Amino acid sequence: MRKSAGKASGELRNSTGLVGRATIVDVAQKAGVSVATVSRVVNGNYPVRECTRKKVQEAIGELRYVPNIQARELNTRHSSSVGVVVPSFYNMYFAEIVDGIEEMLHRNGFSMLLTCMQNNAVLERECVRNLVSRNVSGIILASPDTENVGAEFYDLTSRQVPLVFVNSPLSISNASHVSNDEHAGMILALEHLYDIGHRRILLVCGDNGGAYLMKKMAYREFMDSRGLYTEENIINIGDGNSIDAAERTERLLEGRLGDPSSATAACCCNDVMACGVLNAARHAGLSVPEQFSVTGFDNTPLSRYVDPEITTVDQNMAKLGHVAVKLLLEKIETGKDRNVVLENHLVMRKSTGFLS
Amino acid sequence: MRKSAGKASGELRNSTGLVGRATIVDVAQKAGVSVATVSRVVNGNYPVRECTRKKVQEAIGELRYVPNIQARELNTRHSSSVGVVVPSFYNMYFAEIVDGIEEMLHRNGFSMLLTCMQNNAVLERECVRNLVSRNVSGIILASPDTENVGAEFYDLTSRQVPLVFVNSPLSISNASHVSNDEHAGMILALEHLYDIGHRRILLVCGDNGGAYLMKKMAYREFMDSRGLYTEENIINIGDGNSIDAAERTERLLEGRLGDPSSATAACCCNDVMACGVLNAARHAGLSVPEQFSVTGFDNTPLSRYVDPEITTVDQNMAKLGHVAVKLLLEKIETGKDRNVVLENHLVMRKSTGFLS
DNA sequence: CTGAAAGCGCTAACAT
DNA sequence: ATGTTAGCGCTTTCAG
Repeated sequence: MRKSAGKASGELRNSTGLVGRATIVDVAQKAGVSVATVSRVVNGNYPVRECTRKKVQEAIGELRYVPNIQARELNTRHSSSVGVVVPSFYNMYFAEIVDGIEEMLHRNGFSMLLTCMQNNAVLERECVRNLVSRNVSGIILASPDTENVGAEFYDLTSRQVPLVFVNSPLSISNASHVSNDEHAGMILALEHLYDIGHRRILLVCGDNGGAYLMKKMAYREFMDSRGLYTEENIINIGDGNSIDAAERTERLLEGRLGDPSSATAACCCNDVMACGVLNAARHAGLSVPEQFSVTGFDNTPLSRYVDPEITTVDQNMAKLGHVAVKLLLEKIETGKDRNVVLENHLVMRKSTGFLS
Repeated sequence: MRKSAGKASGELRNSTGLVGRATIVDVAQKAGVSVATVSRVVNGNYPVRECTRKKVQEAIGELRYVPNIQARELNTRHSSSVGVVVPSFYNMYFAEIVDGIEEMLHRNGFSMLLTCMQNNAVLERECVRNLVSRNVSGIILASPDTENVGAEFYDLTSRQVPLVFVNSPLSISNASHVSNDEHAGMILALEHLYDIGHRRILLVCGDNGGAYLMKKMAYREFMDSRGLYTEENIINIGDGNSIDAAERTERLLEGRLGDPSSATAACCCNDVMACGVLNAARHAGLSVPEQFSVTGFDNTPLSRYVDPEITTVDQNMAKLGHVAVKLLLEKIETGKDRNVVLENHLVMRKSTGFLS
């Protein structure tokens, strides 16, 4: 006698009050056909006579049968889930990338296993191993830890499972990469400020992650070539993604704003910092953009919420997510990897203007 | 001959350049033991002689063996992944809940399958079915669609898989629930405004979701009992979670601010709206909080980024996520469901003050 | 302490 | 068009 006899009529399982899930065997029995036939109507990949199909579908309905994807994938050695690893959901920047990834995955019939490494290199490795263990067909990593990227960890992992890096500071062999050209984006912002007359321009940046380095380089390059570079115009606010980044920015700018010899503009490495600058300017009695200009970076919603709306560099996070998925699917199918660099655009808003 | 002979030395698979993952059989062969023994050292659940263990562990290391959790769980009929369904990641509110959920799941050895229903009831049902199909051991749903909650869908689903609802407008039989007492939170904000002298208080709300209804009721109740209620003081800005909610708020408040007979404060249903009010006030030449007070709701980072920082009602999203997971684990283990209502707290900041 | 073998739910030959 | 059956990789009795 089968263990699941009478299941449809409400047999309970394991004392948790749940009805045991019907299996393909239950459906086959109820419909009076073989499991193979049930499989065929579920997957629609082989011909089945109309009246048989009907019987099976009825049984499926009555039993509320849902195929067990784990079993299917164990059998076919396919996997329709992919792993995604992000440093934090706390930052809108990553939230939007994840949004883009999920949308594209869903559109392609994949599910997303999402883990958060909390800016912790050890945890990051654990996350990746766990995902491999769960048999994902690939992994997307957003802003991975420099330490891991530098070590052999990802070089080894990339031989086991398709990997796509989003905004990785370094390039990994045998993996695909997508990133924004943050160097060019920075130049865009600086050129804009320069064009509208600013010469003494602060750089507000953080100290974690490879992106800040790249932006700092762009700044130095741009300013140097115009004989405008001074190291003291670089303001490092520490962790640029934490909740109090805006406040720290504001505090660090106190006393640097307003007197005639000081800067007339600030170029920020993200929108939160730009917010902090906005607040500092207001407290210093400077009106933006008439007396002081500010640019942000990322084009998160925040840049539109505040007043004045912030001129910022759009990183198009949704697209970043979409491309990451596309590259992953490519790699899963063909094994080939590819590097894509997305262009940044300057989004002109109200926080920048000619000096009056 | 086994298909995987020589795998460790670099045999390639399926033309994608990946090394085939070693299985338990490979490890057993390499170590010269049975698969049962390998299983035992991997799981550490049965005694194994020290020297055997060592041999096995060496083989595991050399082969970079990672156990296949799908196979394990198929066998044990357990599952260490849970599904999470949210309306959108775009809203910091949900991002923080997800953050809390993921952290707690991780701490308990679970993985998170995250899907986004994009404010679409049909998609929501599809997501849930997909998760069941993937054999999750439970599902957490944040702010589910009222339509589905009202219909029999979740009543049926709750018999198949443990369900926990976060901020559900309705209660589902056989499922756990956790939510904030948004009614009480609203009263907190209103009392604060009232206490510091405000009588003509606007309510700024949206029109989607059950939470707005509850807040509207609280507002009506509070104002009515003091003879202060007028319907025209309720401002509905439409979709309160979309990217332009702040702008729409600002536009709708134009002309309603500044003249002596108009309101002196606005009580908003989320922080984004409060932001919009802040901007409207500034453009109307009103200084906050000296001439006009504003309260937000949620206590998202946004409320701290802007100037003045917004007095708001803390919804403690991280805790909401933690409790959701706790309730789910409880339900998985015992089958019992429970309803938890979290208290809200007023976070006093700079956007509210006595009328001067 | 270790091995052999059954079977989780499913798919895909291979028969019929 | 449909049924039979051999596994996918793993855990877990049951024997030794």
